Amino acid sequence: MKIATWNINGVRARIDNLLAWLTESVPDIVALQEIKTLDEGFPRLEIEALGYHVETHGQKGFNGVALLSKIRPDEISRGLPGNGEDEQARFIEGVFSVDGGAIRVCSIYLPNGNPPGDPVKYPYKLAWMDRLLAFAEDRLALEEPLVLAGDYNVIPEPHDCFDVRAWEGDALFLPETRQAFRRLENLGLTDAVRATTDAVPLYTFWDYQAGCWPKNKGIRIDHLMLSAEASDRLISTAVEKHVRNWEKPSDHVPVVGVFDFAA
DNA sequence: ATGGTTGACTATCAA
Repeated sequence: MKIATWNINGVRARIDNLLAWLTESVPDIVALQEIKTLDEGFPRLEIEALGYHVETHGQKGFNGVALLSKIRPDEISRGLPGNGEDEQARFIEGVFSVDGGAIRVCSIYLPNGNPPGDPVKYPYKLAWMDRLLAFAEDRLALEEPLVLAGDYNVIPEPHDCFDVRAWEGDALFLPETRQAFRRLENLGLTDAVRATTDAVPLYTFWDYQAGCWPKNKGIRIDHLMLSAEASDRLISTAVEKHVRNWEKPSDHVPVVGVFDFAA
């Protein structure tokens, strides 16, 4: 079973790329971020035509997440628990039947948090990470396969960015950000890509500006975080870097985990 | 060489 995360940066602008990638890679479950559309604007018919179920949690203009799956989800819930006032669509959770059990997959679009001096944005990011920590703690207690898949907007380690000096004051790399990410790992979540490779550099995002892609000035911020029950079944991972060379690409590329679950 | 794009939406904002 192949489970992927991809920040699509506007699903309507990217539908041709998305259909091409689904056809090529044939993932079983895909967590999308930044769909940048309301649910009713999501191009679901084209995706359903490839045999996927589509569950969205959209928002006008910004944010928005979705789960695409070859198998029908048994349960779906929208929104990260912990703050009923939060209007931003950044989280959707699905439960799927596999091997006679359940696997839980969440699509996460963690707040960017820049600029860190802003009175609202960085505190919102840290508060969101606290809520994610509480959520993860709750779900880990179920002792089930769990995949928290998404754009974390966190550079975990110095070697996960091109130049530490360029990122040291950024909300994606500040010590508090990395500490919060480490707290998540310390609950018992495994970074799937790092569990399967030591390769550096290994990036998942390259800014559109200043020729970052041709110069390979990227960062690794898209992650598959696994419970022990999921990590035990992990076979391999892949960062589908070639997709960044396609016409009209997203600034992120898909990150894929292959598991020995049967659908 | 001091670097500047993209998507959603229509004047900027977010990334």
